Amino acid sequence: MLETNPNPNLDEILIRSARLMAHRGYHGTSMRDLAEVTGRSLSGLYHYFEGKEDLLYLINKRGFSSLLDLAEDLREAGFGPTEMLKGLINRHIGFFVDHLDEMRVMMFGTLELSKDRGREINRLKEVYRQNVQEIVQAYIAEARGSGLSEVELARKTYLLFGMMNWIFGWYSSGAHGTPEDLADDIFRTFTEGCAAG
Amino acid sequence: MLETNPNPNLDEILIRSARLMAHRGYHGTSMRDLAEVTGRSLSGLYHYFEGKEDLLYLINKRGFSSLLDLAEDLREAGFGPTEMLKGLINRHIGFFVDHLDEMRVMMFGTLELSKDRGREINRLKEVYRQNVQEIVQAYIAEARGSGLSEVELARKTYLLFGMMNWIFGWYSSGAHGTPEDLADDIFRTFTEGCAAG
DNA sequence: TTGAAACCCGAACGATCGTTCGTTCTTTTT
DNA sequence: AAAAAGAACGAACGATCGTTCGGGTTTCAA
Repeated sequence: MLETNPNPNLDEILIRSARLMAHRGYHGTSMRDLAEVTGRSLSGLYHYFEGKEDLLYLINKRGFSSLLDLAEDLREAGFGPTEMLKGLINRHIGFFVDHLDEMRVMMFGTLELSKDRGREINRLKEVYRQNVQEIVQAYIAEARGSGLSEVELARKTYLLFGMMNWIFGWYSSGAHGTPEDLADDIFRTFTEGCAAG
Repeated sequence: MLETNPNPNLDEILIRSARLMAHRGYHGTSMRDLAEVTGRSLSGLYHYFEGKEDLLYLINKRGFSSLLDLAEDLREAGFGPTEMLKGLINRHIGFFVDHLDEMRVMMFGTLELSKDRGREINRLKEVYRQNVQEIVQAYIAEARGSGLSEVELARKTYLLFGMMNWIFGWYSSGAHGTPEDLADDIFRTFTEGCAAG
């Protein structure tokens, strides 16, 4: 987070709201539901944001900003391509597992946001994606000696995102190993294929 | 499809409804919206299903049944593990691209369905997943000579699903190659890693 | 030509939606 | 102690929701 935490109450409201929205969707979750689950009255909620859309915006912005910070911290560490890719997958999966509900909300899409806010969130997403893409590019360039075309590189990056983000639908740490196991599996599968090891 | 097409009108209603629901979500799409987009009156819609939830159920059931048919047809073809895996990815991606909107609706989850219907759809999903898992297992067994543990195998299968299903969020045939290119890329990445070729 | 079935409609129902209003209680600042 | 700001509330607003009802067409086999 860039700014110092301005309001611990708002933090908890966002987390509890995301938990509900993750399972019922944005339109499927009413302000009355959110009031109940946050232990406040319906009208009392409006002290913290201007409206329901505001809440979705805040969840998205905080989530993607955190992911972006994680990625930029990592790049400053100055690892080599392999360690960089491995570290990125680890951090992405770690954050994902720690914030499963917010992540779920973030993948439902930003289509319910206003035009301006939708654009702002999409910009964050795109910056993060480019960060990851450059790490993938560096890894591939080292591993095979030559780079990939723009189209192929973008596609490979999206495939990596697919493996990482799809876990929202199936992963439970009890049945599918620790987050570290999972991150390692994704790294090995992405770099060497499913029969590696 | 198992039964012969019973109603071409219903087919078109489902397709148009899925197109709308794919972009606004289930709760975000009203019966009035659906009436307008299908060129019918609000009450006229109820001639084709008992209620809104019915519509979501039908979209899910038809979609997963078709996918399942595709997989079972393939298995009857009696290919070897490699051709089987390649064929499965190709069919899955092909169907996905041809029915992008319905697929989007199907991934929003079955949580808005009644308990019984949710279970029925989840059963279809699980059967399909097991079909794919057995194909993955056969491929890995051949490629590395030994099998994988249950946990590892399930994880690998989910990673493959991740690469295939995540395309709902980014793929456009104009910017990212043909569906065949995409399917081939997924096959190669899953079997040999991102630096293959 | 009659009758049943399939198809379609306008109008309205009660319920719930997001939001606003005026007010009260509590905490912080002066 | 007085004033200002923060936090919370019940009650109500107009709008929209999914669904139902009673009645219309159209289609086509008997």
